[in-house]
Amino acid sequence: MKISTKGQYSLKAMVDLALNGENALQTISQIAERTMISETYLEQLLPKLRNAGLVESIRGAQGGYRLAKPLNEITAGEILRAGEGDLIPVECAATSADHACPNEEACVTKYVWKRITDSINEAVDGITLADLKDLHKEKE
Amino acid sequence: MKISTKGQYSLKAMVDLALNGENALQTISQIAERTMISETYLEQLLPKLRNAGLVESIRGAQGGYRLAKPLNEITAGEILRAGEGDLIPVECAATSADHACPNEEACVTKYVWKRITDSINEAVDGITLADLKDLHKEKE
DNA sequence: AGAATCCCGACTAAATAACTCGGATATATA
DNA sequence: TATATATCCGAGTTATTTAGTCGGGATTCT
Repeated sequence: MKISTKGQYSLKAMVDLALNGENALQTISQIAERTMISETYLEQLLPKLRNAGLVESIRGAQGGYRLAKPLNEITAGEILRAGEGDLIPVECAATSADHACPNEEACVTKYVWKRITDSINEAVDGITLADLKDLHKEKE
Repeated sequence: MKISTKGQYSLKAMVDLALNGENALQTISQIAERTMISETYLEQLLPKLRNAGLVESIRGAQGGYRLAKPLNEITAGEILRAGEGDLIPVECAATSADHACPNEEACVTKYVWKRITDSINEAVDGITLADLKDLHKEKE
Protein backbone atom coordinates (compact mmCIF):
# COMPACT_ATOMS: atom_id res chain seq x y z
CA MET A 1 0.00 0.00 0.00
CA LYS A 2 2.61 2.50 -1.09
CA ILE A 3 2.68 5.28 -3.60
CA SER A 4 5.82 4.70 -5.65
CA THR A 5 8.56 7.24 -6.17
CA LYS A 6 7.11 7.92 -9.59
CA GLY A 7 4.04 9.39 -8.01
CA GLN A 8 5.89 11.06 -5.18
CA TYR A 9 8.49 12.64 -7.39
CA SER A 10 5.94 13.70 -9.98
CA LEU A 11 4.09 15.68 -7.38
CA LYS A 12 7.32 17.07 -6.01
CA ALA A 13 8.40 18.19 -9.46
CA MET A 14 5.06 19.81 -10.15
CA VAL A 15 5.15 21.66 -6.87
CA ASP A 16 8.62 22.83 -7.77
CA LEU A 17 7.31 24.23 -11.04
CA ALA A 18 4.42 25.85 -9.24
CA LEU A 19 6.72 27.57 -6.79
CA ASN A 20 9.60 28.43 -9.08
CA GLY A 21 8.70 28.36 -12.71
CA GLU A 22 5.01 28.88 -13.00
CA ASN A 23 5.46 30.73 -16.27
CA ALA A 24 9.18 30.70 -17.05
CA LEU A 25 10.82 27.65 -18.55
CA GLN A 26 12.76 25.46 -16.19
CA THR A 27 15.30 22.91 -17.34
CA ILE A 28 15.43 19.40 -16.04
CA SER A 29 18.73 20.14 -14.37
CA GLN A 30 17.26 23.11 -12.52
CA ILE A 31 14.32 21.04 -11.30
CA ALA A 32 16.66 18.23 -10.40
CA GLU A 33 18.87 20.46 -8.32
CA ARG A 34 16.00 21.90 -6.32
CA THR A 35 14.06 18.70 -5.80
CA MET A 36 17.06 16.43 -5.30
CA ILE A 37 15.68 14.03 -7.90
CA SER A 38 18.24 12.74 -10.41
CA GLU A 39 18.13 14.27 -13.87
CA THR A 40 17.90 10.91 -15.55
CA TYR A 41 14.91 9.90 -13.48
CA LEU A 42 13.17 13.19 -14.10
CA GLU A 43 13.73 12.62 -17.79
CA GLN A 44 11.55 9.58 -17.39
CA LEU A 45 8.86 11.24 -15.33
CA LEU A 46 8.31 14.57 -17.04
CA PRO A 47 7.22 13.14 -20.40
CA LYS A 48 4.33 11.43 -18.63
CA LEU A 49 3.20 14.70 -17.16
CA ARG A 50 3.44 16.26 -20.58
CA ASN A 51 1.40 13.50 -22.20
CA ALA A 52 -1.25 14.14 -19.58
CA GLY A 53 -1.34 17.79 -20.56
CA LEU A 54 -0.05 19.06 -17.25
CA VAL A 55 3.23 20.57 -18.42
CA GLU A 56 4.51 21.69 -21.76
CA SER A 57 8.04 21.34 -23.01
CA ILE A 58 10.22 23.30 -25.39
CA ARG A 59 13.07 21.38 -26.95
CA GLY A 60 16.48 22.64 -27.86
CA ALA A 61 18.74 25.26 -26.39
CA GLN A 62 16.99 27.59 -23.94
CA GLY A 63 14.22 25.05 -23.72
CA GLY A 64 12.67 23.49 -20.66
CA TYR A 65 9.38 22.81 -18.97
CA ARG A 66 6.55 24.87 -17.58
CA LEU A 67 3.03 24.26 -16.37
CA ALA A 68 0.48 23.89 -19.13
CA LYS A 69 -2.47 25.23 -17.15
CA PRO A 70 -3.17 27.70 -14.35
CA LEU A 71 -2.34 26.50 -10.86
CA ASN A 72 -5.93 26.17 -9.81
CA GLU A 73 -6.72 23.89 -12.73
CA ILE A 74 -4.11 21.27 -11.91
CA THR A 75 -5.04 18.83 -9.17
CA ALA A 76 -2.90 16.46 -7.18
CA GLY A 77 -5.14 13.73 -8.53
CA GLU A 78 -4.25 14.47 -12.13
CA ILE A 79 -0.58 14.55 -11.28
CA LEU A 80 -0.62 11.29 -9.38
CA ARG A 81 -2.67 9.46 -11.95
CA ALA A 82 -0.27 10.66 -14.64
CA GLY A 83 2.88 9.77 -12.75
CA GLU A 84 1.75 6.74 -10.81
CA GLY A 85 -1.07 5.26 -12.84
CA ASP A 86 -4.68 4.98 -11.81
CA LEU A 87 -5.24 5.15 -8.07
CA ILE A 88 -7.09 1.86 -7.80
CA PRO A 89 -5.71 -0.20 -4.93
CA VAL A 90 -7.49 -3.40 -5.93
CA GLU A 91 -8.21 -4.36 -9.53
CA CYS A 92 -11.78 -5.42 -8.99
CA ALA A 93 -12.67 -1.92 -7.76
CA ALA A 94 -12.35 -0.63 -11.31
CA THR A 95 -15.85 0.09 -12.50
CA SER A 96 -15.14 -1.74 -15.72
CA ALA A 97 -14.02 -4.89 -13.97
CA ASP A 98 -17.15 -6.98 -14.13
CA HIS A 99 -15.31 -10.21 -14.80
CA ALA A 100 -17.48 -12.33 -12.53
CA CYS A 101 -15.72 -12.82 -9.22
CA PRO A 102 -16.17 -16.55 -8.53
CA ASN A 103 -17.26 -16.23 -4.89
CA GLU A 104 -20.11 -14.28 -3.49
CA GLU A 105 -17.89 -12.98 -0.69
CA ALA A 106 -15.68 -11.30 -3.23
CA CYS A 107 -18.57 -9.07 -4.15
CA VAL A 108 -18.84 -7.91 -0.57
CA THR A 109 -15.17 -7.09 -0.29
CA LYS A 110 -15.50 -5.22 -3.54
CA TYR A 111 -17.60 -2.71 -1.67
CA VAL A 112 -14.65 -2.01 0.60
CA TRP A 113 -12.25 -1.58 -2.30
CA LYS A 114 -14.62 0.82 -3.97
CA ARG A 115 -14.99 2.89 -0.85
CA ILE A 116 -11.23 3.13 -0.54
CA THR A 117 -10.80 4.00 -4.18
CA ASP A 118 -13.45 6.69 -4.06
CA SER A 119 -12.12 8.27 -0.91
CA ILE A 120 -8.58 8.45 -2.26
CA ASN A 121 -9.65 10.01 -5.50
CA GLU A 122 -11.96 12.48 -3.85
CA ALA A 123 -9.15 13.55 -1.58
CA VAL A 124 -6.58 14.15 -4.27
CA ASP A 125 -8.98 15.68 -6.75
CA GLY A 126 -9.81 18.28 -4.14
CA ILE A 127 -6.28 19.60 -3.91
CA THR A 128 -4.86 21.92 -6.56
CA LEU A 129 -1.37 23.29 -7.05
CA ALA A 130 -2.81 26.66 -6.10
CA ASP A 131 -3.76 25.21 -2.72
CA LEU A 132 -0.27 23.85 -2.26
CA LYS A 133 1.32 27.14 -3.22
CA ASP A 134 -0.88 28.95 -0.69
CA LEU A 135 0.04 26.41 1.93
CA HIS A 136 3.68 26.96 1.16
CA LYS A 137 3.29 30.69 1.59
CA GLU A 138 1.70 30.20 4.98
CA LYS A 139 4.58 28.04 6.11
CA GLU A 140 7.11 30.81 5.61
CA MET B 1 -0.64 1.85 -5.17
CA LYS B 2 -1.96 -1.64 -4.60
CA ILE B 3 -3.26 -3.43 -1.59
CA SER B 4 -1.39 -6.72 -1.51
CA THR B 5 -2.99 -10.13 -1.48
CA LYS B 6 -2.25 -10.27 2.24
CA GLY B 7 -4.72 -7.49 2.85
CA GLN B 8 -7.21 -8.67 0.26
CA TYR B 9 -7.22 -12.25 1.45
CA SER B 10 -7.36 -11.23 5.10
CA LEU B 11 -10.55 -9.35 4.48
CA LYS B 12 -11.93 -12.16 2.38
CA ALA B 13 -11.20 -14.68 5.11
CA MET B 14 -12.80 -12.50 7.76
CA VAL B 15 -15.90 -12.03 5.66
CA ASP B 16 -16.03 -15.77 5.23
CA LEU B 17 -15.97 -16.22 8.99
CA ALA B 18 -18.64 -13.57 9.39
CA LEU B 19 -20.91 -15.31 6.92
CA ASN B 20 -20.22 -18.92 7.82
CA GLY B 21 -18.65 -19.36 11.18
CA GLU B 22 -19.48 -16.39 13.28
CA ASN B 23 -19.60 -18.52 16.40
CA ALA B 24 -18.68 -22.04 15.38
CA LEU B 25 -15.07 -23.03 14.80
CA GLN B 26 -13.93 -23.20 11.21
CA THR B 27 -10.79 -25.00 10.14
CA ILE B 28 -8.27 -23.53 7.77
CA SER B 29 -9.20 -26.10 5.16
CA GLN B 30 -12.86 -25.12 5.34
CA ILE B 31 -12.03 -21.46 4.95
CA ALA B 32 -9.62 -22.28 2.18
CA GLU B 33 -12.20 -24.22 0.24
CA ARG B 34 -14.78 -21.47 0.39
CA THR B 35 -12.48 -18.55 -0.27
CA MET B 36 -10.26 -20.26 -2.82
CA ILE B 37 -7.19 -19.19 -0.89
CA SER B 38 -4.55 -21.89 -0.43
CA GLU B 39 -4.36 -23.49 2.98
CA THR B 40 -0.67 -22.78 3.30
CA TYR B 41 -1.14 -19.11 2.60
CA LEU B 42 -4.01 -18.86 5.05
CA GLU B 43 -1.76 -20.46 7.60
CA GLN B 44 0.42 -17.42 7.24
CA LEU B 45 -2.37 -14.87 7.33
CA LEU B 46 -4.60 -16.06 10.14
CA PRO B 47 -1.99 -15.81 12.90
CA LYS B 48 -1.69 -12.10 12.15
CA LEU B 49 -5.39 -11.64 12.58
CA ARG B 50 -5.19 -13.53 15.82
CA ASN B 51 -2.33 -11.42 17.11
CA ALA B 52 -4.46 -8.40 16.38
CA GLY B 53 -7.25 -9.84 18.52
CA LEU B 54 -9.67 -10.23 15.65
CA VAL B 55 -10.00 -14.01 15.66
CA GLU B 56 -9.28 -16.67 18.21
CA SER B 57 -7.91 -20.09 17.54
CA ILE B 58 -8.23 -23.47 19.19
CA ARG B 59 -5.43 -25.88 18.48
CA GLY B 60 -5.61 -29.59 18.07
CA ALA B 61 -8.32 -31.90 16.83
CA GLN B 62 -11.73 -30.27 16.44
CA GLY B 63 -9.95 -26.94 16.61
CA GLY B 64 -10.18 -24.03 14.25
CA TYR B 65 -10.82 -20.34 14.11
CA ARG B 66 -13.68 -18.04 14.96
CA LEU B 67 -14.19 -14.32 15.33
CA ALA B 68 -12.99 -12.91 18.62
CA LYS B 69 -15.50 -10.07 18.79
CA PRO B 70 -19.04 -9.26 17.67
CA LEU B 71 -19.42 -8.40 14.00
CA ASN B 72 -20.13 -4.75 14.65
CA GLU B 73 -16.90 -4.36 16.61
CA ILE B 74 -14.60 -5.52 13.86
CA THR B 75 -13.82 -2.96 11.18
CA ALA B 76 -12.31 -3.38 7.74
CA GLY B 77 -9.62 -1.00 8.92
CA GLU B 78 -8.53 -3.27 11.74
CA ILE B 79 -8.46 -6.24 9.41
CA LEU B 80 -6.44 -4.49 6.73
CA ARG B 81 -3.96 -2.99 9.14
CA ALA B 82 -3.47 -6.43 10.69
CA GLY B 83 -3.07 -8.24 7.38
CA GLU B 84 -1.45 -5.62 5.26
CA GLY B 85 0.36 -3.37 7.70
CA ASP B 86 -0.39 0.27 8.38
CA LEU B 87 -2.28 2.00 5.61
CA ILE B 88 0.24 4.78 5.06
CA PRO B 89 0.96 5.23 1.38
CA VAL B 90 3.98 7.48 1.89
CA GLU B 91 6.35 7.16 4.83
CA CYS B 92 6.53 10.83 5.65
CA ALA B 93 2.77 10.93 6.25
CA ALA B 94 3.29 8.99 9.47
CA THR B 95 2.68 11.43 12.27
CA SER B 96 5.85 10.29 13.96
CA ALA B 97 8.01 10.91 10.90
CA ASP B 98 9.47 14.26 11.76
CA HIS B 99 12.88 13.47 10.35
CA ALA B 100 13.39 16.86 8.73
CA CYS B 101 12.61 16.65 5.04
CA PRO B 102 15.50 18.54 3.39
CA ASN B 103 13.40 20.61 0.98
CA GLU B 104 10.62 22.96 1.79
CA GLU B 105 8.52 21.54 -1.08
CA ALA B 106 8.55 18.19 0.61
CA CYS B 107 6.58 19.67 3.44
CA VAL B 108 3.89 20.78 1.02
CA THR B 109 3.59 17.39 -0.58
CA LYS B 110 3.36 15.94 2.89
CA TYR B 111 -0.01 17.64 3.16
CA VAL B 112 -1.23 15.60 0.21
CA TRP B 113 0.05 12.34 1.66
CA LYS B 114 -1.66 13.08 4.93
CA ARG B 115 -4.94 13.82 3.26
CA ILE B 116 -4.75 10.55 1.39
CA THR B 117 -3.82 8.62 4.51
CA ASP B 118 -6.62 10.13 6.52
CA SER B 119 -9.24 9.54 3.88
CA ILE B 120 -8.28 5.90 3.46
CA ASN B 121 -8.35 5.23 7.16
CA GLU B 122 -11.60 7.04 7.70
CA ALA B 123 -13.17 5.00 4.94
CA VAL B 124 -12.11 1.61 6.20
CA ASP B 125 -12.70 2.38 9.86
CA GLY B 126 -16.29 3.18 9.00
CA ILE B 127 -17.05 -0.28 7.68
CA THR B 128 -17.70 -3.22 10.02
CA LEU B 129 -18.19 -6.88 9.32
CA ALA B 130 -21.80 -6.37 10.36
CA ASP B 131 -22.18 -3.89 7.50
CA LEU B 132 -20.70 -6.37 5.08
CA LYS B 133 -22.91 -9.16 6.29
CA ASP B 134 -25.97 -6.95 5.82
CA LEU B 135 -24.78 -6.03 2.38
CA HIS B 136 -24.39 -9.68 1.55
CA LYS B 137 -27.93 -10.38 2.69
CA GLU B 138 -29.24 -7.63 0.44
CA LYS B 139 -27.44 -9.08 -2.53
CA GLU B 140 -29.29 -12.34 -2.30
C1' DA C 1 28.33 24.45 -36.89
C1' DG C 2 27.99 23.74 -32.14
C1' DA C 3 25.98 23.76 -27.71
C1' DA C 4 22.01 23.12 -25.05
C1' DT C 5 17.95 20.50 -24.28
C1' DC C 6 14.37 17.40 -24.53
C1' DC C 7 13.08 12.49 -26.18
C1' DC C 8 12.80 7.52 -25.97
C1' DG C 9 13.43 2.78 -25.42
C1' DA C 10 16.22 -0.74 -23.47
C1' DC C 11 18.67 -2.34 -19.67
C1' DT C 12 20.01 -3.68 -14.77
C1' DA C 13 19.96 -4.30 -9.83
C1' DA C 14 17.56 -4.29 -5.69
C1' DA C 15 13.49 -4.83 -3.21
C1' DT C 16 9.06 -6.72 -2.51
C1' DA C 17 5.31 -9.93 -3.05
C1' DA C 18 3.38 -14.25 -3.18
C1' DC C 19 3.55 -18.34 -1.98
C1' DT C 20 5.44 -23.14 -0.41
C1' DC C 21 7.52 -26.33 2.83
C1' DG C 22 9.14 -28.91 6.88
C1' DG C 23 8.67 -29.87 11.14
C1' DA C 24 7.04 -28.62 15.96
C1' DT C 25 3.24 -28.31 19.25
C1' DA C 26 -1.33 -28.88 21.17
C1' DT C 27 -5.77 -31.33 21.79
C1' DA C 28 -9.75 -34.53 21.24
C1' DT C 29 -11.03 -39.06 20.91
C1' DA C 30 -10.86 -44.03 20.76
C1' DT D 1 -1.63 -43.94 25.57
C1' DA D 2 -1.71 -43.81 20.58
C1' DT D 3 -3.40 -41.57 16.76
C1' DA D 4 -5.45 -38.33 13.97
C1' DT D 5 -6.49 -33.62 13.60
C1' DA D 6 -5.24 -28.97 13.80
C1' DT D 7 -2.80 -24.87 14.60
C1' DC D 8 1.98 -22.65 14.85
C1' DC D 9 6.26 -20.79 13.11
C1' DG D 10 10.22 -19.58 10.62
C1' DA D 11 12.91 -20.28 6.56
C1' DG D 12 13.20 -20.79 1.67
C1' DT D 13 11.97 -19.87 -3.40
C1' DT D 14 10.35 -17.76 -7.38
C1' DA D 15 8.15 -14.10 -9.94
C1' DT D 16 7.11 -9.42 -10.26
C1' DT D 17 7.72 -4.73 -9.54
C1' DT D 18 10.33 -0.76 -8.48
C1' DA D 19 13.89 2.43 -8.98
C1' DG D 20 16.96 4.15 -11.52
C1' DT D 21 20.78 4.27 -15.28
C1' DC D 22 22.44 4.56 -19.97
C1' DG D 23 23.23 5.48 -24.87
C1' DG D 24 22.10 7.64 -28.58
C1' DG D 25 18.72 10.42 -31.36
C1' DA D 26 16.07 14.69 -32.44
C1' DT D 27 15.26 19.62 -32.01
C1' DT D 28 16.27 24.44 -31.55
C1' DC D 29 18.86 28.61 -30.29
C1' DT D 30 22.98 31.39 -31.13
